[in-house]
Amino acid sequence: MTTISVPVSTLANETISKLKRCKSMKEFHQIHAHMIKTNLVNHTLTISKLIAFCSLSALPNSLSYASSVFRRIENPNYFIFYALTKGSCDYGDPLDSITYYVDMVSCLNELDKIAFSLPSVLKACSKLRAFKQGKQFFGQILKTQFWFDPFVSNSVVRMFLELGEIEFARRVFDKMPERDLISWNSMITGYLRAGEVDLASQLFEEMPERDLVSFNTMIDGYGKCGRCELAEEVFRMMNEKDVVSWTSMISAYVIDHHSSKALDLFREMLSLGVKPDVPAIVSVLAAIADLGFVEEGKWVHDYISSNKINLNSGFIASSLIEMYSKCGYIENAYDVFRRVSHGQKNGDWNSMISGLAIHGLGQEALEVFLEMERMNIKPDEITFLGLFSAFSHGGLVDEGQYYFEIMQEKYNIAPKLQHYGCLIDLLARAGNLVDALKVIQHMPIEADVLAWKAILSASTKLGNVVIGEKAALRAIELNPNDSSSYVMLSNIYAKAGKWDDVAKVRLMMKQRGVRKIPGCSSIVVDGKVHQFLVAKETDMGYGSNIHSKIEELVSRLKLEGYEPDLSQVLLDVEQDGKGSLLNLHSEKMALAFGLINTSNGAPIHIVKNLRICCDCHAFIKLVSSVYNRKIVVRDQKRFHHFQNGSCSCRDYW
DNA sequence: GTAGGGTTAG
Repeated sequence: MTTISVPVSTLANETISKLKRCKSMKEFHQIHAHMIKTNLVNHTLTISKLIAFCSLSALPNSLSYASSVFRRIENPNYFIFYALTKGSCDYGDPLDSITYYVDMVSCLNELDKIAFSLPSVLKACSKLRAFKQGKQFFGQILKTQFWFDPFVSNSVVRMFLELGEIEFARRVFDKMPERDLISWNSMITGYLRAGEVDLASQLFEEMPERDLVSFNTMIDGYGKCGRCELAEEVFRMMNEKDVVSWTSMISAYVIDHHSSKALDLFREMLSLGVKPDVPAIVSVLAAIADLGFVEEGKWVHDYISSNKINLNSGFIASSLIEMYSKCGYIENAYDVFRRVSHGQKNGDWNSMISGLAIHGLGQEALEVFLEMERMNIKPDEITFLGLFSAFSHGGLVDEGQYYFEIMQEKYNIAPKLQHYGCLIDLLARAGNLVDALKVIQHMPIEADVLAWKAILSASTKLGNVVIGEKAALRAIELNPNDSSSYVMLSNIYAKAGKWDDVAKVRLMMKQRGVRKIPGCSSIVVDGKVHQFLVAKETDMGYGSNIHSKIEELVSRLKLEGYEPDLSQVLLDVEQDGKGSLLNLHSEKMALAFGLINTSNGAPIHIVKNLRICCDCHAFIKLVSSVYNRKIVVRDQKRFHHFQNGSCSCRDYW
């Protein structure tokens, strides 16, 4: 086959513009067939465009199709090589990318044209984690004029950064003939991703000029390193901000557990007329989900619809599903899910499964997973984390063990620490502490704090002092600053009446300066958020009517058989004192406030930062029947839907 | 052809 040179005909132009609009492989095939029929396959420009658009289309099988067309060409030009090099790097096998490049170098000698492919080749090296190969390319580049091309030298720096070779990258950076904004910004990003906050700040100070990207990089990087206060500092000093600056700051707040600040900032952004785009919406939805403010969530959902933002764009659907689930509105989550579930994004499925999990709907989560299998959507490691969490909260032990096997055998996903954590949690929560401990002994990775805390938490519930003590000491050893391990240990001792040991734990906490995280519950009434801190009812300005309401509830419930569960009190105080401390649990205060300030029969939604305690759980169950209210409580881990005297968790949590 | 923001997780 020879390539003939014909003037660009109308036919060629038409074909090229059709190629530009191509959205499926079927269309590519049709165009190609038409090109064969009209002999356009021998028209250099058109055939190059076919290969280029096909290589860079990201459609399934498009790359192999492009390469089969490529193999029938006698003298491919640099443009075809470029497209295949970039396409293989971005959407295919990065190794192919390097092969195409080497192939090109051996048959072409237009150096300036070859340079265009180098950024992709270097990126391919970082994707392949090929440090040695990368260094070889770097060595070759140094000997040529490529080194003076900023696109190439910047890509070299980026490659070493992505390979985790930060110091090497810095040496290259220092050696570069010329550093532009992109070089500085890349180097700073590299430092921040490696957690090198000081080195990043130093470069940020040193750089000769800064642009918006420089500032935004600092905000995002500081935020991700957990340095929210530094991010705030940079954000406030900017004269000009774009939507990325706002989004980075909002995310920094979310990471730092300051979701209400994140929401406030989003409102401020809107009031200044900055239009939120998809990432901005996704980040604020995470904040709203965390706060459990469904009204704001619905507002954002309306915003998405009225601004014609497609549910399929980015992580929009998955964030909405998560938001509705975490706000307790699982039906709304389902509605969003049903509208996108025909799509192939496993993130949407994962969010739905995890959403069902926190509602204790294990069977339903399994059904979603099975549907996913029927639709041939590949589950990933997060799918299984959600699924195991669903089994764990739903008490589906056999299913959990079965799918733990399936995950490895059928899906080839090697269990990670988190998966083992789930399995341990599943067994322990179901009362099988022995098998849970066996998993810890036999797993190939060292168990972490969370694994031991799962054992500890289950032991607390079961009242197993021996295993609980062992787990607590291990958990404390692994993270001495986590107050919850001490608190659970103390609760085990208290339940067993071992008040001396309770005192020892308290002393240990005091000596190490570990403070118990105060319980905090919030409730939204008439669009206003009301927060209650444990034992601080008067400080919040709610006065004594909350307290008298709780007393009224207690005496009413005692008639129904309510007995305060005094083992839930950390302090060893007089019996009467203990009773009143129980009454000051934040969820009881929020509940009392809700009963006073909402109309008869209206549902009550409460969000708590820690896990709900046994006493409050029993208490709220009774309130739901005596006062005929639907009460929804989201604790640190899951939802409890109380109605007619029982809870959706079936007392299993 | 090179630099900045978003999710699902025991």
